[in-house]
Amino acid sequence: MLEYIILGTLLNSELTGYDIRKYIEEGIGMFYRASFGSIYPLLGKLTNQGDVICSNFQEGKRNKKKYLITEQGKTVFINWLREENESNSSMEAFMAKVFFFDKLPREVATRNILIYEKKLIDYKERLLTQRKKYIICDQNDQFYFKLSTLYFGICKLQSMIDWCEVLRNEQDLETLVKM
Amino acid sequence: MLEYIILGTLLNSELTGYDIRKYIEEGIGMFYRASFGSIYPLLGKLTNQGDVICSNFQEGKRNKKKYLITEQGKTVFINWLREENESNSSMEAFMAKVFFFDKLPREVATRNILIYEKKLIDYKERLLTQRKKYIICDQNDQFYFKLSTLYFGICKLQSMIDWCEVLRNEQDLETLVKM
DNA sequence: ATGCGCATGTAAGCTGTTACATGATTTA
DNA sequence: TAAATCATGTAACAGCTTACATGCGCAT
Repeated sequence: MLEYIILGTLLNSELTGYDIRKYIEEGIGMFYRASFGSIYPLLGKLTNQGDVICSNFQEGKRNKKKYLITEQGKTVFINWLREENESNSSMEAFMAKVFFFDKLPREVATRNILIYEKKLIDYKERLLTQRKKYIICDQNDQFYFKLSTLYFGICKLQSMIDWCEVLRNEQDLETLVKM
Repeated sequence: MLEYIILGTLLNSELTGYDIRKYIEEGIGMFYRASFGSIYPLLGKLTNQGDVICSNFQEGKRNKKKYLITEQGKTVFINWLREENESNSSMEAFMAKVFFFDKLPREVATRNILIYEKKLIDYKERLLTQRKKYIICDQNDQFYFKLSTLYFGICKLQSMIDWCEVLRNEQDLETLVKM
Protein backbone atom coordinates (compact mmCIF):
# COMPACT_ATOMS: atom_id res chain seq x y z
CA MET A 1 0.00 0.00 0.00
CA LEU A 2 2.78 2.42 0.93
CA GLU A 3 3.97 2.23 -2.67
CA TYR A 4 0.72 3.83 -3.82
CA ILE A 5 0.61 6.34 -1.02
CA ILE A 6 4.10 7.53 -1.99
CA LEU A 7 2.95 7.99 -5.59
CA GLY A 8 -0.06 9.91 -4.29
CA THR A 9 2.10 12.33 -2.32
CA LEU A 10 4.08 13.11 -5.48
CA LEU A 11 1.06 14.12 -7.59
CA ASN A 12 1.22 17.80 -6.75
CA SER A 13 4.94 18.41 -6.33
CA GLU A 14 8.37 16.84 -6.30
CA LEU A 15 9.37 15.75 -2.81
CA THR A 16 12.33 14.22 -1.02
CA GLY A 17 11.98 10.99 0.92
CA TYR A 18 12.00 13.03 4.08
CA ASP A 19 9.22 15.30 2.81
CA ILE A 20 7.14 12.28 1.80
CA ARG A 21 7.31 11.00 5.31
CA LYS A 22 6.19 14.32 6.75
CA TYR A 23 3.36 14.54 4.25
CA ILE A 24 2.12 11.06 5.24
CA GLU A 25 2.51 11.82 8.93
CA GLU A 26 0.58 15.08 8.73
CA GLY A 27 -2.04 13.88 6.30
CA ILE A 28 -2.96 10.36 7.38
CA GLY A 29 -0.88 9.89 10.50
CA MET A 30 -4.03 9.21 12.51
CA PHE A 31 -4.39 5.82 10.83
CA TYR A 32 -1.21 5.14 8.88
CA ARG A 33 2.46 5.31 9.73
CA ALA A 34 5.51 4.84 7.54
CA SER A 35 9.15 4.63 8.55
CA PHE A 36 12.20 5.66 6.57
CA GLY A 37 13.23 2.03 6.53
CA SER A 38 10.29 1.34 4.26
CA ILE A 39 10.10 4.62 2.31
CA TYR A 40 13.67 4.79 0.99
CA PRO A 41 13.85 1.21 -0.34
CA LEU A 42 10.43 1.69 -1.98
CA LEU A 43 11.58 4.90 -3.67
CA GLY A 44 14.41 2.85 -5.16
CA LYS A 45 11.96 0.23 -6.36
CA LEU A 46 9.60 2.83 -7.86
CA THR A 47 12.56 4.42 -9.66
CA ASN A 48 13.57 1.06 -11.16
CA GLN A 49 10.00 0.45 -12.27
CA GLY A 50 9.85 3.84 -13.96
CA ASP A 51 7.00 5.13 -11.82
CA VAL A 52 9.13 7.97 -10.49
CA ILE A 53 12.28 9.78 -11.63
CA CYS A 54 14.94 10.64 -9.12
CA SER A 55 17.10 13.75 -9.38
CA ASN A 56 19.94 14.86 -7.16
CA PHE A 57 20.33 18.42 -6.10
CA GLN A 58 22.26 20.48 -3.62
CA GLU A 59 21.12 22.75 -0.86
CA GLY A 60 24.15 24.29 0.76
CA LYS A 61 26.54 21.40 1.32
CA ARG A 62 23.72 18.91 1.60
CA ASN A 63 22.94 16.36 -1.11
CA LYS A 64 19.25 15.74 -1.55
CA LYS A 65 17.14 13.68 -3.88
CA LYS A 66 13.78 14.69 -5.11
CA TYR A 67 11.31 12.43 -6.82
CA LEU A 68 9.04 13.24 -9.75
CA ILE A 69 6.10 11.03 -10.67
CA THR A 70 6.00 9.85 -14.32
CA GLU A 71 2.92 9.38 -16.51
CA GLN A 72 3.29 5.64 -15.91
CA GLY A 73 3.40 6.28 -12.18
CA LYS A 74 0.23 8.37 -12.39
CA THR A 75 -1.54 5.55 -14.21
CA VAL A 76 -0.41 3.01 -11.63
CA PHE A 77 -1.66 5.30 -8.88
CA ILE A 78 -5.04 6.05 -10.47
CA ASN A 79 -5.66 2.36 -11.19
CA TRP A 80 -5.07 1.59 -7.53
CA LEU A 81 -7.28 4.49 -6.47
CA ARG A 82 -10.20 3.46 -8.72
CA GLU A 83 -10.09 -0.18 -7.66
CA GLU A 84 -12.72 -1.40 -5.29
CA ASN A 85 -11.31 -2.51 -1.99
CA GLU A 86 -11.19 -6.24 -1.45
CA SER A 87 -13.51 -7.45 1.25
CA ASN A 88 -10.61 -8.56 3.44
CA SER A 89 -8.83 -5.23 3.18
CA SER A 90 -8.43 -3.03 6.21
CA MET A 91 -10.31 0.13 7.02
CA GLU A 92 -6.96 1.92 6.76
CA ALA A 93 -6.59 0.86 3.14
CA PHE A 94 -9.92 2.45 2.31
CA MET A 95 -9.21 5.61 4.28
CA ALA A 96 -5.85 6.01 2.54
CA LYS A 97 -7.65 5.93 -0.79
CA VAL A 98 -10.30 8.42 0.28
CA PHE A 99 -7.53 10.83 1.24
CA PHE A 100 -6.68 10.98 -2.47
CA PHE A 101 -10.25 10.89 -3.81
CA ASP A 102 -9.97 14.52 -4.98
CA LYS A 103 -7.97 12.96 -7.86
CA LEU A 104 -10.90 10.81 -8.95
CA PRO A 105 -13.99 11.87 -10.95
CA ARG A 106 -16.67 12.70 -8.40
CA GLU A 107 -19.05 9.96 -9.59
CA VAL A 108 -16.38 7.27 -9.26
CA ALA A 109 -15.53 8.48 -5.78
CA THR A 110 -19.21 8.46 -4.79
CA ARG A 111 -19.73 5.01 -6.24
CA ASN A 112 -16.73 3.55 -4.41
CA ILE A 113 -17.81 5.09 -1.14
CA LEU A 114 -21.29 3.60 -1.59
CA ILE A 115 -19.87 0.14 -2.29
CA TYR A 116 -17.77 0.34 0.84
CA GLU A 117 -20.68 1.72 2.88
CA LYS A 118 -22.84 -1.26 1.88
CA LYS A 119 -20.19 -3.64 3.15
CA LEU A 120 -20.09 -1.73 6.41
CA ILE A 121 -23.89 -1.90 6.73
CA ASP A 122 -23.89 -5.67 6.08
CA TYR A 123 -21.17 -6.17 8.63
CA LYS A 124 -22.96 -4.05 11.19
CA GLU A 125 -26.10 -6.15 10.69
CA ARG A 126 -24.10 -9.30 11.36
CA LEU A 127 -22.74 -7.83 14.57
CA LEU A 128 -26.22 -6.73 15.66
CA THR A 129 -27.44 -10.31 15.12
CA GLN A 130 -24.55 -11.63 17.20
CA ARG A 131 -25.44 -9.14 19.93
CA LYS A 132 -29.06 -10.32 20.03
CA LYS A 133 -27.89 -13.86 20.71
CA TYR A 134 -25.97 -12.70 23.73
CA ILE A 135 -28.89 -10.64 24.99
CA ILE A 136 -31.14 -13.72 24.80
CA CYS A 137 -28.59 -15.87 26.62
CA ASP A 138 -28.43 -13.13 29.25
CA GLN A 139 -24.94 -13.86 30.45
CA ASN A 140 -24.20 -10.16 30.20
CA ASP A 141 -22.61 -9.73 33.60
CA GLN A 142 -20.09 -12.51 33.23
CA PHE A 143 -19.06 -11.44 29.77
CA TYR A 144 -19.20 -7.68 30.13
CA PHE A 145 -15.77 -7.03 28.59
CA LYS A 146 -16.09 -9.76 25.97
CA LEU A 147 -19.34 -8.16 24.88
CA SER A 148 -17.86 -4.67 25.05
CA THR A 149 -15.61 -5.27 22.05
CA LEU A 150 -18.65 -6.39 20.06
CA TYR A 151 -20.40 -3.15 20.99
CA PHE A 152 -17.29 -1.26 20.07
CA GLY A 153 -17.40 -2.85 16.63
CA ILE A 154 -21.02 -1.80 16.21
CA CYS A 155 -20.31 1.81 17.27
CA LYS A 156 -17.27 2.09 15.06
CA LEU A 157 -19.15 0.73 12.07
CA GLN A 158 -22.01 3.14 12.70
CA SER A 159 -19.68 6.11 12.87
CA MET A 160 -18.01 4.99 9.62
CA ILE A 161 -21.41 4.57 7.95
CA ASP A 162 -22.43 8.09 9.01
CA TRP A 163 -19.15 9.41 7.69
CA CYS A 164 -19.62 7.66 4.33
CA GLU A 165 -23.10 9.13 4.01
CA VAL A 166 -21.90 12.67 4.62
CA LEU A 167 -19.17 12.23 1.99
CA ARG A 168 -21.46 10.74 -0.64
CA ASN A 169 -23.89 13.63 -0.26
CA GLU A 170 -21.09 16.22 -0.27
CA GLN A 171 -22.40 17.53 3.03
CA ASP A 172 -20.44 19.90 5.21
CA LEU A 173 -17.93 17.86 7.20
CA GLU A 174 -18.73 19.90 10.30
CA THR A 175 -21.99 17.95 10.49
CA LEU A 176 -19.93 14.99 11.70
CA VAL A 177 -18.48 16.80 14.69
CA LYS A 178 -21.87 18.06 15.78
CA MET A 179 -23.38 14.57 15.47
CA MET B 1 0.47 -9.96 20.18
CA LEU B 2 -1.02 -13.16 18.81
CA GLU B 3 1.10 -15.06 21.31
CA TYR B 4 -0.80 -13.46 24.18
CA ILE B 5 -4.17 -13.76 22.51
CA ILE B 6 -3.59 -17.50 22.12
CA LEU B 7 -2.77 -17.78 25.83
CA GLY B 8 -5.94 -15.83 26.59
CA THR B 9 -8.11 -18.23 24.60
CA LEU B 10 -6.73 -21.14 26.63
CA LEU B 11 -7.64 -19.69 30.04
CA ASN B 12 -11.05 -21.35 30.24
CA SER B 13 -10.52 -24.61 28.39
CA GLU B 14 -8.08 -26.73 26.42
CA LEU B 15 -8.37 -26.05 22.70
CA THR B 16 -6.88 -27.28 19.45
CA GLY B 17 -5.16 -24.90 17.05
CA TYR B 18 -8.24 -24.99 14.90
CA ASP B 19 -10.50 -24.12 17.85
CA ILE B 20 -8.23 -21.24 18.82
CA ARG B 21 -8.64 -19.76 15.39
CA LYS B 22 -12.42 -20.04 15.56
CA TYR B 23 -12.44 -18.48 19.01
CA ILE B 24 -10.37 -15.52 17.79
CA GLU B 25 -12.50 -15.14 14.67
CA GLU B 26 -15.76 -15.16 16.61
CA GLY B 27 -14.55 -13.11 19.53
CA ILE B 28 -12.41 -10.34 18.06
CA GLY B 29 -12.72 -11.00 14.32
CA MET B 30 -14.06 -7.48 13.83
CA PHE B 31 -10.63 -6.00 14.50
CA TYR B 32 -8.13 -8.88 14.55
CA ARG B 33 -7.42 -11.78 12.25
CA ALA B 34 -5.06 -14.71 12.64
CA SER B 35 -4.12 -17.35 10.09
CA PHE B 36 -3.10 -20.96 10.72
CA GLY B 37 0.29 -20.09 9.32
CA SER B 38 0.88 -17.95 12.37
CA ILE B 39 -1.07 -19.90 15.00
CA TYR B 40 0.57 -23.32 14.58
CA PRO B 41 4.19 -22.16 14.70
CA LEU B 42 3.38 -19.99 17.73
CA LEU B 43 1.81 -22.96 19.53
CA GLY B 44 5.12 -24.76 19.00
CA LYS B 45 7.04 -21.81 20.38
CA LEU B 46 4.73 -21.51 23.42
CA THR B 47 5.16 -25.25 24.09
CA ASN B 48 8.97 -24.91 23.99
CA GLN B 49 8.78 -21.94 26.37
CA GLY B 50 6.63 -23.93 28.80
CA ASP B 51 3.68 -21.56 28.58
CA VAL B 52 1.42 -24.31 27.28
CA ILE B 53 1.43 -28.11 27.34
CA CYS B 54 0.50 -30.02 24.23
CA SER B 55 -1.27 -33.38 24.35
CA ASN B 56 -2.21 -35.66 21.49
CA PHE B 57 -5.55 -37.38 21.39
CA GLN B 58 -7.71 -39.31 18.98
CA GLU B 59 -11.19 -38.67 17.71
CA GLY B 60 -12.11 -41.48 15.36
CA LYS B 61 -9.10 -41.95 13.13
CA ARG B 62 -8.14 -38.33 13.44
CA ASN B 63 -5.13 -37.18 15.42
CA LYS B 64 -5.63 -33.95 17.25
CA LYS B 65 -3.58 -31.83 19.61
CA LYS B 66 -5.00 -29.86 22.43
CA TYR B 67 -3.20 -27.19 24.37
CA LEU B 68 -3.34 -26.53 28.09
CA ILE B 69 -2.06 -23.29 29.59
CA THR B 70 0.48 -23.66 32.41
CA GLU B 71 0.82 -21.51 35.54
CA GLN B 72 3.81 -19.86 33.86
CA GLY B 73 1.67 -19.20 30.80
CA LYS B 74 -1.02 -17.62 32.95
CA THR B 75 1.55 -15.33 34.53
CA VAL B 76 2.91 -14.32 31.14
CA PHE B 77 -0.62 -13.58 29.97
CA ILE B 78 -1.65 -11.58 33.01
CA ASN B 79 1.55 -9.51 32.89
CA TRP B 80 0.78 -8.61 29.29
CA LEU B 81 -2.83 -7.84 30.17
CA ARG B 82 -1.94 -5.54 33.09
CA GLU B 83 0.67 -3.61 31.13
CA GLU B 84 -0.21 -0.17 29.95
CA ASN B 85 -0.26 0.11 26.21
CA GLU B 86 2.67 1.94 24.66
CA SER B 87 1.72 5.20 23.03
CA ASN B 88 2.65 3.91 19.58
CA SER B 89 0.55 0.77 19.94
CA SER B 90 -2.49 0.23 17.79
CA MET B 91 -6.12 0.55 18.79
CA GLU B 92 -6.40 -3.17 18.04
CA ALA B 93 -3.78 -3.99 20.66
CA PHE B 94 -5.84 -2.20 23.29
CA MET B 95 -9.13 -3.77 22.17
CA ALA B 96 -7.59 -7.22 22.26
CA LYS B 97 -6.66 -6.62 25.88
CA VAL B 98 -10.07 -5.30 26.84
CA PHE B 99 -11.60 -8.49 25.43
CA PHE B 100 -9.81 -10.30 28.27
CA PHE B 101 -10.31 -7.67 30.98
CA ASP B 102 -12.74 -9.97 32.85
CA LYS B 103 -9.51 -11.67 33.99
CA LEU B 104 -8.19 -8.52 35.64
CA PRO B 105 -9.20 -7.01 39.00
CA ARG B 106 -11.88 -4.45 38.24
CA GLU B 107 -9.88 -1.49 39.56
CA VAL B 108 -6.88 -2.35 37.36
CA ALA B 109 -9.16 -2.65 34.32
CA THR B 110 -10.79 0.69 35.12
CA ARG B 111 -7.43 2.35 35.63
CA ASN B 112 -6.03 1.07 32.33
CA ILE B 113 -9.13 2.16 30.45
CA LEU B 114 -8.83 5.63 31.98
CA ILE B 115 -5.17 5.90 30.98
CA TYR B 116 -6.02 4.93 27.43
CA GLU B 117 -9.02 7.27 27.37
CA LYS B 118 -6.82 10.21 28.36
CA LYS B 119 -4.51 9.50 25.43
CA LEU B 120 -7.52 9.42 23.13
CA ILE B 121 -8.77 12.75 24.50
CA ASP B 122 -5.34 14.36 24.00
CA TYR B 123 -5.15 13.04 20.49
CA LYS B 124 -8.65 14.24 19.68
CA GLU B 125 -7.70 17.72 20.92
CA ARG B 126 -4.71 17.73 18.59
CA LEU B 127 -6.91 16.80 15.64
CA LEU B 128 -9.45 19.48 16.56
CA THR B 129 -6.65 22.05 16.56
CA GLN B 130 -5.50 20.85 13.15
CA ARG B 131 -9.09 21.16 11.91
CA LYS B 132 -9.33 24.76 13.10
CA LYS B 133 -6.29 25.68 11.02
CA TYR B 134 -7.98 24.37 7.91
CA ILE B 135 -11.22 26.18 8.69
CA ILE B 136 -9.30 29.46 8.99
CA CYS B 137 -7.47 28.87 5.69
CA ASP B 138 -10.85 28.19 4.13
CA GLN B 139 -9.60 25.91 1.38
CA ASN B 140 -12.35 23.49 2.31
CA ASP B 141 -13.72 22.88 -1.16
CA GLN B 142 -10.41 21.98 -2.75
CA PHE B 143 -9.43 19.66 0.04
CA TYR B 144 -12.77 18.08 0.87
CA PHE B 145 -11.51 14.49 0.82
CA LYS B 146 -8.17 15.32 2.42
CA LEU B 147 -10.07 16.98 5.23
CA SER B 148 -12.58 14.14 5.43
CA THR B 149 -10.01 11.70 6.83
CA LEU B 150 -9.19 14.22 9.55
CA TYR B 151 -12.89 14.39 10.44
CA PHE B 152 -13.03 10.64 10.38
CA GLY B 153 -10.22 10.55 12.90
CA ILE B 154 -12.09 12.94 15.17
CA CYS B 155 -15.34 10.92 14.94
CA LYS B 156 -13.60 7.63 15.57
CA LEU B 157 -11.76 9.03 18.57
CA GLN B 158 -14.99 10.46 19.98
CA SER B 159 -16.77 7.13 19.63
CA MET B 160 -13.86 5.38 21.35
CA ILE B 161 -13.88 7.94 24.15
CA ASP B 162 -17.63 7.41 24.69
CA TRP B 163 -17.07 3.67 24.72
CA CYS B 164 -14.29 3.96 27.31
CA GLU B 165 -16.51 6.09 29.53
CA VAL B 166 -19.33 3.55 29.46
CA LEU B 167 -16.91 0.76 30.35
CA ARG B 168 -15.27 2.65 33.19
CA ASN B 169 -18.65 3.39 34.75
CA GLU B 170 -19.88 -0.16 34.25
CA GLN B 171 -22.87 1.23 32.39
CA ASP B 172 -25.18 -0.92 30.31
CA LEU B 173 -23.51 -1.50 26.94
CA GLU B 174 -26.85 -0.94 25.22
CA THR B 175 -26.38 2.77 25.97
CA LEU B 176 -23.77 2.80 23.21
CA VAL B 177 -26.12 1.55 20.50
CA LYS B 178 -28.78 4.08 21.43
CA MET B 179 -26.24 6.92 21.43
C1' DA C 1 -18.30 -39.02 -5.50
C1' DT C 2 -17.92 -34.42 -4.66
C1' DG C 3 -17.39 -30.78 -2.01
C1' DC C 4 -17.26 -28.66 2.37
C1' DG C 5 -15.76 -28.23 7.05
C1' DC C 6 -12.42 -30.10 10.29
C1' DA C 7 -7.49 -30.48 11.36
C1' DT C 8 -2.34 -29.90 11.16
C1' DG C 9 1.51 -28.22 9.32
C1' DT C 10 5.51 -26.04 6.21
C1' DA C 11 7.94 -22.90 2.93
C1' DA C 12 8.29 -18.82 0.59
C1' DG C 13 7.55 -14.34 0.55
C1' DC C 14 5.70 -9.79 1.74
C1' DT C 15 5.61 -5.68 4.27
C1' DG C 16 6.99 -3.57 7.12
C1' DT C 17 9.90 -1.92 11.85
C1' DT C 18 14.02 -1.01 14.78
C1' DA C 19 18.45 0.09 15.32
C1' DC C 20 22.30 1.70 13.49
C1' DA C 21 25.54 4.72 10.68
C1' DT C 22 26.53 9.18 8.80
C1' DG C 23 26.51 13.93 8.39
C1' DA C 24 24.45 18.95 7.52
C1' DT C 25 21.67 22.81 9.36
C1' DT C 26 19.04 25.32 12.53
C1' DT C 27 17.63 26.88 16.99
C1' DA C 28 17.76 27.60 22.02
C1' DT D 1 27.81 24.45 21.95
C1' DA D 2 24.40 21.26 22.58
C1' DA D 3 20.23 19.55 21.08
C1' DA D 4 16.79 19.15 17.75
C1' DT D 5 15.61 18.64 13.17
C1' DC D 6 16.80 17.72 8.43
C1' DA D 7 18.35 14.07 5.30
C1' DT D 8 19.70 9.45 3.36
C1' DG D 9 20.43 4.92 3.74
C1' DT D 10 21.31 -0.27 5.27
C1' DA D 11 20.99 -4.72 7.87
C1' DA D 12 18.67 -7.60 10.77
C1' DC D 13 14.68 -9.36 12.01
C1' DA D 14 9.70 -9.40 13.38
C1' DG D 15 5.33 -10.81 12.37
C1' DC D 16 2.73 -12.00 9.87
C1' DT D 17 0.06 -14.00 5.00
C1' DT D 18 -0.55 -17.06 1.06
C1' DA D 19 -0.22 -21.10 -1.06
C1' DC D 20 0.62 -25.56 -0.76
C1' DA D 21 0.47 -30.48 1.09
C1' DT D 22 -2.05 -33.92 3.52
C1' DG D 23 -5.85 -36.43 5.16
C1' DC D 24 -10.44 -37.43 8.02
C1' DG D 25 -15.57 -37.17 8.42
C1' DC D 26 -19.98 -35.83 6.99
C1' DA D 27 -23.75 -34.33 4.17
C1' DT D 28 -26.01 -33.95 -0.46
